[in-house]
Amino acid sequence: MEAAFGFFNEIGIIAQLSGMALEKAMPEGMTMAQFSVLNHLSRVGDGWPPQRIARAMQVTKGAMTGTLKHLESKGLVVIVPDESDGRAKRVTISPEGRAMRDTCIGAVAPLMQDMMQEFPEGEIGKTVPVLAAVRAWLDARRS
Amino acid sequence: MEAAFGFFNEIGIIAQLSGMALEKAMPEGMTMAQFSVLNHLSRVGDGWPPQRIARAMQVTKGAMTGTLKHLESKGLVVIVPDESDGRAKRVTISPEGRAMRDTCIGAVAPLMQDMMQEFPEGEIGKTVPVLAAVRAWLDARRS
DNA sequence: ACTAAATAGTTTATTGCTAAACGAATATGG
DNA sequence: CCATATTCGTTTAGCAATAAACTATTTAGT
Repeated sequence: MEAAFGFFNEIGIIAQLSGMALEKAMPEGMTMAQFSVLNHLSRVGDGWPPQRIARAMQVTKGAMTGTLKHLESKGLVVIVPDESDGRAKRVTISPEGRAMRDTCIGAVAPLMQDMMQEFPEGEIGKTVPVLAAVRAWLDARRS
Repeated sequence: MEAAFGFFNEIGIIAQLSGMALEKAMPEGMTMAQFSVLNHLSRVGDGWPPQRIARAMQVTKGAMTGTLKHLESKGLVVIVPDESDGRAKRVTISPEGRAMRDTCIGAVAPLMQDMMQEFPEGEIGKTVPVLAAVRAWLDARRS
């Protein structure tokens, strides 16, 4: 039980520090929340409703409303009403959004490489499956 | 580099989910930020100035001002001016604060035990040193 | 077909975080 | 000694997150 305390403590601090380090590397005004949405739309494909993006990112729809507003005001995504469902909308990544996503990935790469140099591939890689399992457990427990 | 991406992604989500799960278990209104301060004062000893607590928690002094305000308004800490330094203050945990800290630990224990049952001691325990090393590296890099 | 329940998106209130600017008090250096 | 620099705490502005309340629309169940 002592291990679990230490585990969550380290996790919390790393999340905070890494988020700040990554945001500092990205273009002015870009945040992790915004980058995550752009990255998701770019990789998985777009035309998704906000609610579905929110579920994929594990945040509430209210939080997604705010993040999408920022992205839309910068012209990085386009949001249109869903023709077949009057309640829903559809989010599309714009060419500028795609370019911004690529810029962010390039900006963040040096940090990732520094870390990989400091911690041999195995060290970090071995923790990822455990982290994924804990994440899945917490997520399942949430309901 | 792919591993680093997955690593930070899992870390961010676990921090979010675990923070919420723990806060939900604790008494109404208590947050991780507030509990962390109570726990720190209780374990390390009190009479600390806000700035020193902020550094220990890895947050800015501005953030600590807010958290201490909440704790003070609930009577969980007492804040007095430092006699020997007109700029500084001193934070003391109250008996109610100590009781609240104990209550929180008790409230959170079942979650920790559930997790320890799900993931045999080794699984979690082995990741902690790696996480601590990453945290230390990020912290050093921050300056 | 029509009521009732579920779903989508927005808004508000509360908390937390950073960064930056500010005022007050203490250290430092000439 | 006194000007300058540093430190401490607060405040403000900006972003993010939850939870809960609200509107509008769609779906289900009689």
